[in-house]
Amino acid sequence: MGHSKAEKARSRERILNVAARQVREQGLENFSIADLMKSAKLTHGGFYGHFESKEALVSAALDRAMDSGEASFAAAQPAKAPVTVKSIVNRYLSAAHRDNPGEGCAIAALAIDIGRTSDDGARNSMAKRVDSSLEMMAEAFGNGPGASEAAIAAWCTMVGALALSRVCRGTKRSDDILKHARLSILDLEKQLRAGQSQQTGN
Amino acid sequence: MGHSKAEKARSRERILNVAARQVREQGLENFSIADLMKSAKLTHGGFYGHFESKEALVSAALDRAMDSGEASFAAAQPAKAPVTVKSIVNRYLSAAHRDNPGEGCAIAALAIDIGRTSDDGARNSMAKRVDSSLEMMAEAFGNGPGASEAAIAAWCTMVGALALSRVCRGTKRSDDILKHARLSILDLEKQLRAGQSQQTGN
DNA sequence: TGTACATCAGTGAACGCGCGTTCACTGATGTAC
DNA sequence: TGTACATCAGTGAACGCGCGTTCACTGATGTAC
Repeated sequence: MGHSKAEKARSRERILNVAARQVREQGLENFSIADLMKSAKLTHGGFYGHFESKEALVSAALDRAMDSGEASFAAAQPAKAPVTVKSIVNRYLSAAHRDNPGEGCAIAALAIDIGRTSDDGARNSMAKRVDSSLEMMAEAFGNGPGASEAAIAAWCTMVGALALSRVCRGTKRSDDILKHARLSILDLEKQLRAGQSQQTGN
Repeated sequence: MGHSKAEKARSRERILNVAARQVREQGLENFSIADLMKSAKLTHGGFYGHFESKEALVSAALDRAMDSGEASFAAAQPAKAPVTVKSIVNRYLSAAHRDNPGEGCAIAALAIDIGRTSDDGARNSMAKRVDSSLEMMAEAFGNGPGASEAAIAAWCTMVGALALSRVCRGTKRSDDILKHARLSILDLEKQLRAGQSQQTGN
């Protein structure tokens, strides 16, 4: 087997990526080092050459999961198309996202876990992502008056819809939840833009 | 110490109630039998006189948590006042609810955990509660055309808002999330009723 | 170019702790007479 | 009413397993000469 520094870095990446998937699929701590390392094609003893402790890994995996979720969300956006509210809700509130939490949004996958943790670092870390997600959403809403408030409502709806549709997975209700959450957010946008053009006299 | 049957039943209730609080505060399995029993003023060995296994307890505790959450939600509603959308969002999206998950809605506290469990029983159990919650919400929306769709959107917003406000707890953003989720749902109701009266010509 | 050596990523046995579970025992309650 | 006995909720020591963590060792890489 190879033992160069570059290969060590690649091993670390494998471990992190597997862990980022695990935490989204199973929750923050519900996996064992042995299983994790096996999934990364290594044995459990090697773990401590890469991370100081399971706790340290979980922390790093959470960040990686949030990066990864944003990346795969961005990747699903067609190259040149503008980022609209519609394009966001269609990707976020899709059956594919519901059915693949391991590659999806880490906030949707872990918000409740993070909400109850006493680990301030982890919570602040996700809180920052919530902030930046809200900014992105407000931008999609046009950044005009009421856009940031609409962004908050829309983002709450999206996170709740994904959580509830996963609870109901396999039922018609699950699809209904995604559908009506989508429609509701599009409606919200329509109301917002109608209110704005009324205000400015357009 | 007393050893009558009535006292055994009371012990069981204490264990269940403590567990129902624990699961909402710490997650479905993140507590030990020893701690649980200590909180219920008993020693760990006695546990198996009441429940067959930790798994069986967790299942019962989930049901109890859902009952308890609904009960304390109902208790916060003034006796004779009508259950309106406004009264619902004010209670559900309150700082008190955000800050006391142990006594609050079990769906808001555990939706993501349940969404990823492979325990079909638990998932179906919560899915049923989602259904009945949606019915209650649709009723508050007047049960007219569009009410059940609005109920879905509102319920997603509420669950997401509580989750995100807990992630941001301690920050201004946390209060903002609750506030704008409330306003958004009230707006949704306004739009719904406006649409309905337009349709019926009132 | 070939040989000897140092480095170090990864291995896998072993350790120790926490925790779910079991079980022999205790002592209070309530019943029989 | 008082005494002897059966019942059984609860106790706490002990067991065993899983899992996080440690560590002596392996063997491949890359460097020195």
